[in-house]
Amino acid sequence: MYTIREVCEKTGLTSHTLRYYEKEKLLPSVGRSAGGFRQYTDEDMETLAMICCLKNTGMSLQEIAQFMTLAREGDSTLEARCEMLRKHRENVLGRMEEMQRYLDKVTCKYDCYSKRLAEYRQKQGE
Amino acid sequence: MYTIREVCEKTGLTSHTLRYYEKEKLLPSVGRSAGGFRQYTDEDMETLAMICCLKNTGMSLQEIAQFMTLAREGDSTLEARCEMLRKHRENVLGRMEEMQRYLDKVTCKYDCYSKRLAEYRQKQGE
DNA sequence: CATTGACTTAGAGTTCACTTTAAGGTTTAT
DNA sequence: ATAAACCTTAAAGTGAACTCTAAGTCAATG
Repeated sequence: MYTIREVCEKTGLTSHTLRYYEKEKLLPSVGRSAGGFRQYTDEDMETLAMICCLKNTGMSLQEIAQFMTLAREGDSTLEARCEMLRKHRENVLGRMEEMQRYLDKVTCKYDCYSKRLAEYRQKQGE
Repeated sequence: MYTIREVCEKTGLTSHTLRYYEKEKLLPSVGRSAGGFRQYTDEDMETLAMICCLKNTGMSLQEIAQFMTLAREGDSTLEARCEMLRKHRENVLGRMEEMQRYLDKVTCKYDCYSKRLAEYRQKQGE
């Protein structure tokens, strides 16, 4: 069991964000202590790791919430979730390829600017 | 010379977005026809290509505006712009590496789900 | 020469993903 | 036992990047 503070430290998310994710159904309702404080289980931590992974690869919180809602419905939703992951993976791959192409352009621009800068310095020195 | 419509078609941006970019100083003030309609030059098109390249690699519009403002000030800002590009390129490289690591996780999750799904189907078939 | 459709402006509204605020209750250390 | 630190909620606010609206002007076509 972890307090919200410990979860913040482990995940890098703020407590506000954790509560927000719970409100948005990314996480199931987290258990509480006698005093009403959240107590995160290891299972909650795994769910959070999955959330971070999906979020960091560009899935919207809305879609993550959808995925997690399906996950809570059990094995009958395995196919739907599998399909979501497959599509998401395709998207990520596509974006990475696009990114690579844009990176090449940025590199090219940078080289071009470096040359112009060298020439400019030469001229200044004359 | 291109009308705003032609520029939309070439860039995939909407006319609203093009005007918004101009207001935000990403583009210099675009020339006008007798009737007050925007007329984009080839130079404007090149600037737009650069903007899209920087935007699609994750530079904020604010930073792009900064870059473009420097560009309009002439060669004395070459060094500053060169440095911006260098840093930006580093950022993009870093993000791509991070993305690759997350992609591996997504792939792993997908494989795991595929297996679970196969098992589930087997069980259903029994 | 009238209508249709594209263009103009300023400014308000939207979406996403938080982030902050206000007002109060709980835990822990001294 | 009391202060400091941390937790709770609901709701409002923020920043980025658009996106839409209203009211009007311009251009092309039958």
